[in-house]
Amino acid sequence: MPSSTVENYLKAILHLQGEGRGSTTVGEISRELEVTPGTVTIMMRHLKARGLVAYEPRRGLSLKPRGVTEAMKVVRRHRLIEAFLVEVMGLDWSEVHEEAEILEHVISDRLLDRINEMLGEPTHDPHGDPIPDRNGVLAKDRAMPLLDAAAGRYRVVRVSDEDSALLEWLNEKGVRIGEEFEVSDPDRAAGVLELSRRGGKRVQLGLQVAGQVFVEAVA
Amino acid sequence: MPSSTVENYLKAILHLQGEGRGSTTVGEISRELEVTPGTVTIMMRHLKARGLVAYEPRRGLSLKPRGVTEAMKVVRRHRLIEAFLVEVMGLDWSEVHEEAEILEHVISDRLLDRINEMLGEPTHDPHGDPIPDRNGVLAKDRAMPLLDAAAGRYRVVRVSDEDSALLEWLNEKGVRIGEEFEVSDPDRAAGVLELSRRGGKRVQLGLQVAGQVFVEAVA
DNA sequence: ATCGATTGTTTGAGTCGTCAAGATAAGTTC
DNA sequence: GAACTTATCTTGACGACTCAAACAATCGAT
Ligand SMILES: [Mn+2]
Ligand SMILES: [Mn+2]
Ligand SMILES: [Mn+2]
Ligand SMILES: [Mn+2]
Repeated sequence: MPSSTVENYLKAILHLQGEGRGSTTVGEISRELEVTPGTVTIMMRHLKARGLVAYEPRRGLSLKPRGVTEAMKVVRRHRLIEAFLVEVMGLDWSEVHEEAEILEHVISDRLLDRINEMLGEPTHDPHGDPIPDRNGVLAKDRAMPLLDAAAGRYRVVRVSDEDSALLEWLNEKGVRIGEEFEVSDPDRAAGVLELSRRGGKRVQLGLQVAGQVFVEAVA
Repeated sequence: MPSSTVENYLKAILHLQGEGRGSTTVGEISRELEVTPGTVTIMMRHLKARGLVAYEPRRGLSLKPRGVTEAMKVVRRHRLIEAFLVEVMGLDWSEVHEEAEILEHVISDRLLDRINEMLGEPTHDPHGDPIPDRNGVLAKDRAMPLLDAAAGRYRVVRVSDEDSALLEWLNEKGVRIGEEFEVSDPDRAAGVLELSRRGGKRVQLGLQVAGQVFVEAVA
């Protein structure tokens, strides 16, 4: 029922409000979706009229329950599709995001179910993002950015999926979901941080990059 | 580059002109796509301006070479997708047309190639329709409608893919691509025609239905 | 040839999503 | 608080696609 445009707005709002304050602004959406603020204002009126967002002009906005539900459905489709493209179709984790960005709006429920079965009801997508279940419930992860990790042993659990060059590079360096590394204290001056594995291979990461890689401490 | 709407018009024109006279009319397109004739007229002006069709008001129209090329690409995508949905995803041949109707406009070339490889460069879709090769060249089949077949032995080579109830019924009766049957002379009065196979099971088809099933004589 | 039916074209309007540019409300700084 | 800056809102417009309804051409059969 919602158009792909509406689905994209809902997903963007979910993403933006999802970190901390529980609400977002016209400006943030405008930057995220690369449309002008005026366009967003109009869409917010529309989404409010449809009962999907709580929006008070100039005061910010957030998803109402129905909006969250709809957004979660799209996220579920997106992540299942990414998993499918990697596991079944053999595409690289660096090239599935764009494709999923489109397919998420057009796949039938029937086909989505098939994908889900075929993959054995996966809980995470290829970048380590959790896949909402049929009711839109999301397993929470307590991963932290590699950037904030004290020196120690960590496992990579999640990577930002939007920068495909980064994904290619990480893959090449062996930094993949599930891999474990010894992490050095960041060298703030050099703007660098080092990972090393048992074998001994070392990888230098810029702090910028380290902000996109999420890890969990290992016992 | 062409929008999905334009792709659908090109595909419809290819389909309509493809049978005999090599051209089609505004009215036929209007019925095929279920839009008003006025809408078609406007789109034809647009397609003419883009060099995709030859259109003289009131005199009919046909695809120009570039239009054929574009249309063939869409047909190729449609049929490869249908094959994929049946072979790999395990959907029934009666439920893939609608899905392909949408996916044909959004699948990336990358993913289409993967599908093609995965299926081993198939030449026919699940309904027996030939799949254009990368250059848009179509293997021609010389199948005839079952309706026009004299009594004798025939193999089913193609079935119209648009009526999903028909496809379900055919499947249930064992009338599948590649199956061979003994065909009776049509009983025009009763409006019925009979297929029987070695085993002995008989199937009665209405002449209407027999027009949708295409066969090839067996030696 | 003329009437009537059929087919195609024109025109005016609507929806959706978008932008540009001007107006206004809220900060921020002194 | 006055002045400046930034965020947001409003308005008018446009591109794609569509419909309804009025109009025009064509066909075909007397
Ligand atoms: Mn993604
Ligand atoms: Mn992902
Ligand atoms: Mn089909
Ligand atoms: Mn088919």
